[in-house]
Amino acid sequence: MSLSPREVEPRHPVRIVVQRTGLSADLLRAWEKRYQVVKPHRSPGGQRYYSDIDVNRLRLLQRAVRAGRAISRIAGLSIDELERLVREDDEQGIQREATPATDVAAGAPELFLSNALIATEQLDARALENTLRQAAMRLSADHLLDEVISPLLFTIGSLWHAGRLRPTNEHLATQVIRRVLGWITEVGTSDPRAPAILVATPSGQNHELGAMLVAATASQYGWRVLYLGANLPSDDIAAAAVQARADVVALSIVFPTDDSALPGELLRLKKALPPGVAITVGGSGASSYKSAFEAVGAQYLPGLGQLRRWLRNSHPTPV
Amino acid sequence: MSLSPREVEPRHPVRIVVQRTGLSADLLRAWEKRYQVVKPHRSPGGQRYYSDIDVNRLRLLQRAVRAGRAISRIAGLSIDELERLVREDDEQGIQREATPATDVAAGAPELFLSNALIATEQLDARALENTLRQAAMRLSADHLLDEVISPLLFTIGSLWHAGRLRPTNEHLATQVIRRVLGWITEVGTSDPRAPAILVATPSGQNHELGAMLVAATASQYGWRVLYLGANLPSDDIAAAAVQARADVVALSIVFPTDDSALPGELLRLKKALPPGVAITVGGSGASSYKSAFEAVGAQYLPGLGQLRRWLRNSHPTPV
DNA sequence: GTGATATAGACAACAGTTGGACAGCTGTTG
DNA sequence: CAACAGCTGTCCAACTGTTGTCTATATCAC
Repeated sequence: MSLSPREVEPRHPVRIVVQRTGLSADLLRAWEKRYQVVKPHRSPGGQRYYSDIDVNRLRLLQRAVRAGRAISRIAGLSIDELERLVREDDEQGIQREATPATDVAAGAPELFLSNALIATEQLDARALENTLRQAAMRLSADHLLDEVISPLLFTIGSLWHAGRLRPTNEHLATQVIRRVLGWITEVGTSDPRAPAILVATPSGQNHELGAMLVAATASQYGWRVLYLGANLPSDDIAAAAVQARADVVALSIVFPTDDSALPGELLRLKKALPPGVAITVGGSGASSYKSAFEAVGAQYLPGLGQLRRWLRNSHPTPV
Repeated sequence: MSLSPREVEPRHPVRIVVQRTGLSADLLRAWEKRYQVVKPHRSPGGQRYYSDIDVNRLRLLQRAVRAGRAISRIAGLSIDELERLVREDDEQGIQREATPATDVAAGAPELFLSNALIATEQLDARALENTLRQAAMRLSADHLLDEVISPLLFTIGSLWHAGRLRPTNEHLATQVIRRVLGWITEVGTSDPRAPAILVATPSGQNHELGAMLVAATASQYGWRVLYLGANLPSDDIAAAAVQARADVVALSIVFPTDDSALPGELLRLKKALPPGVAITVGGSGASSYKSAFEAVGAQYLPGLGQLRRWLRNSHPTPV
C-alpha cells in the first residue's frame, strides 16, 4: 500500500480530529505528551495539524482502549499491529463490553458519533442501535439528525469510498439507521388536519436515507408524513400525493448527479400534481439539477436547516 | 507446533483476560496464588500481563472446572493433558433436549390479511402498521409470518404484476412490513453463545423482504441474527461471517431467476467461508439455481417451514 | 478582541495489587 | 450422623499505578 500525498499531508486541525475520533482535545494532547502516540505537524504558531494517517491511528488506538487495552502498552504499536490487535479483540471478545453503559454520563454528540462508527466497523447492530437510541434520548431530534446521524452517514460514505469500509458495514448501518429514523418519524402526528408531506426519491435515485432524514424532520415539525422510499416514477408519486391529499412533495437526490431523465421526471411530476402542491428538493446530489428545479418552481433546500426553516414558514406549527 | 513470538509475548492486561475467559479478576489471582496455574509477566508497576498461551490455558482450565473438575487437581496439568481432558468431558456431556415451539391459539389470519391489503391500497401506513401489530400480538410469530405477511407479500406482488397496484403502494407496504419484521427480529437473543446466522441477499438480488422473513424466523428460534440486507458481494458476506463468527449463511433469492453470475458468486462465497460454515438458500426464485446449490453443498430450503425444521435440527436450542 | 488552541501541572476517578476473611460446599472421620 | 477440615469462589480494605479531565495562563489566527 503506497501512501498518497493526501494521506500524509497534515490537513486536520484539532477540532476535526475531535469530531472524527470522539477523543477530547485534552486527551489527544495527553496521549501525545505521555506516550507519543502521534507527532502531528506544527504550524509556525505551534498549532497541531494531523494527517489522515494520524487520525486513522488514533481511531485504532481508541478502539483498542475501548476493548480493554491499556493505552500505555499499545501506544508504541504500528498501524499494522494495531489493526491486527483490534481485529483480534473484535473476534475474540466473548461478550462485547457494554460500550453504552460507560457513556451514559457523557452527552457529547461526538462520542455518540464515534461509538456509532465503532459499532458499524464491528458489525455490531445491537451496539449501534443502542448508541443511536441513547443519542436520541439525550439529544433533541434536530441535534440527533444534524450532529450524529448526518455526520455518520457522511463518514460512512467517505470511508466506504476510501475502501476502508465494506459494503456489509454500510448495509448494516443503513439497516439500523433506517429503524431509528423510522422510530423518530413514527412518533409524529396522526392529526388528519395537520399539513401532509409526501417524501420519496424520484426514479433512478436509489439512496433513500436522505429521504428518511427529511421524513423524520418533517414529522418532528408536526407534519403528517407519507414516506414512500426510493426510486418512484413521477406518475405514481403524483397519484399518491393526490390520494393522500399531500400539501408538499419532498424529493431527495443524492446519486447519480447526471441523470438526464431527471428533469423530465420533474416536469411530469409538476404537471401531474394538483396546482396547490409544492415541490421541495434536497440532498447532496441536488445541486446538479438546479436549473431543472427552477423550471418547475421547486424549492431547492440544501441541508436540513433550510428544510426546517421552510417547513416552519410554510406552516408554522412547531411541535 | 512451534510458538510464534506473538503467542508467548505477554500482551494482555487482566481486563482482556477476564473478557476472554469469563473468569473474574479475583479468581484469576486466587488461582495464581494458590495453584500457580499461570505466571503472568509483571510490568514495572506490578501489573500482570498474560500471554496467549496463558489465556488458552485458563480457558481450558475454566472449561474443565465447569465440567466438574476440581481446580486443585487439574492446576498442574499441561496444555495437552488439559485438552484431552476437556475433549473427554465434552463427549460425555449430556445433550440438551429440544423443546418444540409452542403454538399459541390462532386468531383469524384472513381478517388481518384483508385489512392489511385494504390499508395498502389506501396508502394508509398507520392502519397497515396497526393491523400487522395487532396480528403480531394475536398470532404466534410463525403464524404471523406464514399466514399474514407471506401471503400479503405474495398478493401485493401479483397485484403489482397485474398492474392493479402502483409501485407506491408496494413501497409503502414494504416500508411497514420492514418495520414490523425488524421489530420481530429485534426481540431476539443477544446471548453471545447462541448460534449465529448471517442473512443477506447475493449480488444482483435486490428484493430483501424474503431475507427479512428468514431473519425474523431465525431470531424466533433463538439464533443470533446478523441481518445485512440486499445485494452483497460474496467476499463481503464471507468477511462479515468470519467477523461475526456466524455458523450459517442464509441467502434469499427472488429475482432475477436467470442471473448467470450467481453460481459463480456462490462458488466464491463457499471458497471464502471457513470450512465449518453452512450455507442455506431459499426464496421464491431459488429453484432456478438448484444445480448451483448442489455444487457448493448449500442447503436448499424452499419455504419457511423447511427453514424452521432445518434450524431446529441443526441447532436444537429452545427459545 | 474573541474564540480556539497551547503548555504545565494538579487532581480525581478508576483499575489493579495484596493479604486476609469468609461463606457455601464436599468429602472424611470419629 | 455430626463435626471437622479442606477446597473454592467472592469480598473487603488499604494501597499504588494509570488515565482522563481540569485549571491557570499564555499564544495564535481570524
